[in-house]
Amino acid sequence: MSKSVTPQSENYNTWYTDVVTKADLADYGPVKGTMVVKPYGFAMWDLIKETFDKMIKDTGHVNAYFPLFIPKSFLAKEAEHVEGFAKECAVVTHTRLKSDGKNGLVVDPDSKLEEEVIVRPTSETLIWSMYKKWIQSYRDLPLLINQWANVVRWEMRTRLFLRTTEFLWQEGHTAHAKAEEAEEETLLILELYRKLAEDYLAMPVLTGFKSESEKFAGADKTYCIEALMGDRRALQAGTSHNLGQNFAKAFDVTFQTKENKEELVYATSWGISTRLVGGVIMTHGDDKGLRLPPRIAPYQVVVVPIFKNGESQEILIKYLEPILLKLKNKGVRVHEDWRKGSPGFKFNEWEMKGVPIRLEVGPKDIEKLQVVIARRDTGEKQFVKKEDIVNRIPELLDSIQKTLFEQAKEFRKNNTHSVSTYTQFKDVIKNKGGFIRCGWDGTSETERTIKNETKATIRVIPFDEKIEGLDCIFSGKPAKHEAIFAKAY
RNA sequence: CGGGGUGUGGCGCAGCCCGGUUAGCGCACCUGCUUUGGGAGCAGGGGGUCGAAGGUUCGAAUCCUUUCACCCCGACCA
Repeated sequence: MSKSVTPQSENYNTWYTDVVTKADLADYGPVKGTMVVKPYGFAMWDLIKETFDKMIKDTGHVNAYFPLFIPKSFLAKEAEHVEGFAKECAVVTHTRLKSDGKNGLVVDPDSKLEEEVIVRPTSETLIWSMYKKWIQSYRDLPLLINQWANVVRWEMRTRLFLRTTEFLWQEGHTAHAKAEEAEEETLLILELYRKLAEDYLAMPVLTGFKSESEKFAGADKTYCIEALMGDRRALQAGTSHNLGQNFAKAFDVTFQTKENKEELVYATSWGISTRLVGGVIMTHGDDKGLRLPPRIAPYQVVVVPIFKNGESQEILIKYLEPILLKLKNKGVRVHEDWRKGSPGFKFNEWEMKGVPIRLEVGPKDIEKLQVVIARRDTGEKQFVKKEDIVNRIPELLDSIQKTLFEQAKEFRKNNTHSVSTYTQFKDVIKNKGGFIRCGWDGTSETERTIKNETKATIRVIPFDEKIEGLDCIFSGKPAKHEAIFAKAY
């Protein structure tokens, strides 16, 4: 591992890539735009996954698995949906290869598929084709299914975690008897997303809904959580869609009511992806590397022992053993770094990997019956008496979790601007970045023009919008909404 | 798909213009000894045939032709 990362101030994008690769989170796959999630990065995803999986199970959802391949014809059944995804679908046209007679392989033309198959970019169509078979009566509703899966969207420009050709996510697909129930579900999930982001990833998010042009292809309404990254660009961190009856119509999914009437089902779908890992990196990272919120840190505490020879190592092991055992029994994720090598090197490496707490223990500490504890969030070091460690660590972890969240909130506050003229708007976008809160007349023409002229898009229309007396930043007409604009990932 | 760029041990690069010993350097890696409280030192060692194909030449990483791949910038996107 080389010594350091490019400073954020020098080149934020390079900083990001440096951190991802040097902290051992991920590597590039051989096919353009693909990503190998390495064990350390996957451990983060695993913790996010476990957390959210518990949340949805506690609210009555169950997991299932649907196939990777979807008949091409399915995609076309919902008009808006096909529009949104057709351009980025990987298509399977043949089923085998054959030798080219030299030493290569060619697609065997005899194996051409009757109906071509697409690799799922999202599973609505496949799932609704199945729901048609599974739903007959109101007794079958609601149907609350989630799947953890990979999906493929053939993007032109990719970045590790933020946008890769294949990515991991969860997609929930629910079916309801009533429109209100679907809306309730959509909002319930959005709240879980907010909780996950803020309470676990320490990533403050705005909640609200998308404009027409930004919403999911095939949805009536898209709700989202939107975060602000360290370079003052916005990141869509999770979306929850009320699909209305669009997919029920497309796949003819009806049910019989209590009154024995036939009605179309109401649907929702919602997803978060490995993109969240990128969000954590860009919310908390600094020039020393990652800073991980304890709740999703693969290692919450790393122990760096300082010793000279085999004998002093033995003494250290004996000194540490009871302490670490108690910590582990308390559920703290502890990693001991007994590798050969200088302590300085290890300090830097674990800082790069963002471990919240580092425990340094050497001969001097044994003598004084203490350890040195260093916090990754503030860099502060303190001496802690041996007998206090077991209680002190969990407190510190809580404190770090909180500090990271507070710092991120403060950053967002300092980078959220209210503007009242389009001139100011352009100035902020060009020179400052961040979120802009302002009036919008609700037309897609205004939205499009602003996007073309400034690259800023409406990230979210926040639930707490206040429109009294507000005029549209662009047209000057009375505002229909207060919108949050920003340049986005 | 349009514009720009790069391909030389695992990574980062030099060499190319002006062909000529055995293709070189830093980092990483391996072995040994000494080290270890903020990125250790010394010694020894392994690994590349220069993106690919063809051509020019006595001789090609270097010149020519073709081709492939990747990166950056733009249009699209979670």
